[in-house]
Amino acid sequence: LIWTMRQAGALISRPQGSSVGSSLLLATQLNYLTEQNLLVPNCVCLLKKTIINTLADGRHVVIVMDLEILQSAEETGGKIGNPTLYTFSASGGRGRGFTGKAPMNASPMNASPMKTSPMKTSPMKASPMKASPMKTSPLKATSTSPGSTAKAMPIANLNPYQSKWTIRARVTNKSNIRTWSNSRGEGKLFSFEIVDESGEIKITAFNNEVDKFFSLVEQGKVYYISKATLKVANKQYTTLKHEYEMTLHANSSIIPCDDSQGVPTLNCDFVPIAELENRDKDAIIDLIGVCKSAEDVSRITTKSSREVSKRALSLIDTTGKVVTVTLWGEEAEKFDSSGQPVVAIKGARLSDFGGRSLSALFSSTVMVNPDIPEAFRLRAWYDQEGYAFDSQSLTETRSSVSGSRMNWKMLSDVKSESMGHGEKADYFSCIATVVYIRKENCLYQACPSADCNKKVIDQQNGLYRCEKCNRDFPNFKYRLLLSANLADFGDNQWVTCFQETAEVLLGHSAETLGQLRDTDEDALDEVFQKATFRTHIFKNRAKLETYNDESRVKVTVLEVLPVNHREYSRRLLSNIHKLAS
DNA sequence: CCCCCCCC
Repeated sequence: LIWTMRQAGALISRPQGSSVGSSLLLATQLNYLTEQNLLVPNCVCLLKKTIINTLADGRHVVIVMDLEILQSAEETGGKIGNPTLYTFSASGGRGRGFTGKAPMNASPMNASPMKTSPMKTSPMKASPMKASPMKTSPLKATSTSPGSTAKAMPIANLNPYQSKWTIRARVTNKSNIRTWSNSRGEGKLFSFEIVDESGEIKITAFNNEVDKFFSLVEQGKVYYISKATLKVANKQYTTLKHEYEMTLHANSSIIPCDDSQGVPTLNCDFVPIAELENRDKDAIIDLIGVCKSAEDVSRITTKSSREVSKRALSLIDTTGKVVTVTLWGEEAEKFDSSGQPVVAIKGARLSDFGGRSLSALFSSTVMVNPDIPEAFRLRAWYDQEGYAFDSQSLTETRSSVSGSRMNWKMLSDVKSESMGHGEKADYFSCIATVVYIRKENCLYQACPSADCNKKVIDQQNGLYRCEKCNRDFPNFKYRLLLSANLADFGDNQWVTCFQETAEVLLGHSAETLGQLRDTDEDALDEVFQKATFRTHIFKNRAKLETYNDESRVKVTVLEVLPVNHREYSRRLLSNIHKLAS
């Protein structure tokens, strides 16, 4: 689609005759695009890889994955006529169809050869996506009517009992050249997998055929292949479902095919991440997710004392679950996680490490930002709401277990969910404002020995007695024990802050505050004043405690953190999304 | 005719 920018940063006008619903479309990534100086009012853009999502209220959101400025604002001179709909063929498989700059002459609105009249879905005249005529079709000779092509044999139908066939298929996974040496001899080989609409099959080339075909066969390209040997596939070594596999021989033919129309890029059967919990260990899985984060690449030594690079990625999908996927070797080294790309991996092996995790195999295909609808959908989902998900990982590592997974609550939840009433304490985080801090008894004189924080008894003779240590000390240390009242919009809660959290809350060390209390009561008051009506993130523990036959939930603050407003806003937006859906 | 698929 070509859209005319009327008002960058806010709206894209809807072209007449567009089959898309309402009259105005919001482009959610518009702010991003304007930041990048990609869009200015009155420019004409070709929006590529767009996804149109329908909102609950009937409006539509256009997610723009890529775009090309056809006419700058200077070029149009701000004289934009009625927006016009251009159509492109949506075919082309992995097509990079929109690469060429669309020809635009003096007037962008009526001079393009790609233009079709609005309301008509007439065939395009000179679409850049138009299939190029086949140059070297080995099938043509067998075709009955001139200009048409005979049907290629579907991969799924290949078997060792038929030898006259030609397939048209895309290379999905090409190995490096490997050598071997064993009792039966030595040699070199490479293998690749191919796919068509019907299925997939593995092809191996040895020795002479390596020299002949290795550089010709390129990942992602489409070829006519004929005259190869079929043999029963050893299921132990292949993740493909085909009963047979192919070996190239001296007469085998591989001819590049310019027309990739209708040849799928990859036969992926993506498993939702949440679903991995129900799959068996060692299952071969196709997975797609947004790379939320990635480890740095590292070198490890295998049991067979081989050195190999590895890198673990955290992928999330719309199920809101995260799983760790490990890449190896070159794949690990060259992986770039910047921009949180969509990563699709075909044929990864499910492991039970850390619960559930995945490992790439030699036979796996890793695709970064693949040109497939699932990837666009995920991108849209992640950019709109997924990024803010309080996601949960299926892969439990030490860092994720001990790590601070936030259990966000509102203060009213403490009561309504009877937090702290269970066997174990309940841990939760909240964003709350300090509305009151009790100054009385906020400090006490504690035993000065390193690990004892017991309150000491002032002997009134210059000595302080610690009952726990059973010793008299000439000194003591001040410690804080604060009672504070926190509030959010719905409720409030008394909490206890010990030393470390109290120091963060008050902004001074216990020692300083102790000195102040003894010398400058007004200054201490001011510290309390300043700490009041401050908003923080509080990480807390709730536990039922019984004192004097009276049970009540005691909330202890474990950590006080500054509010990250960006993150907080995202979470609120995500909550709104959840409530609205 | 290969067949390595790893580490925590």
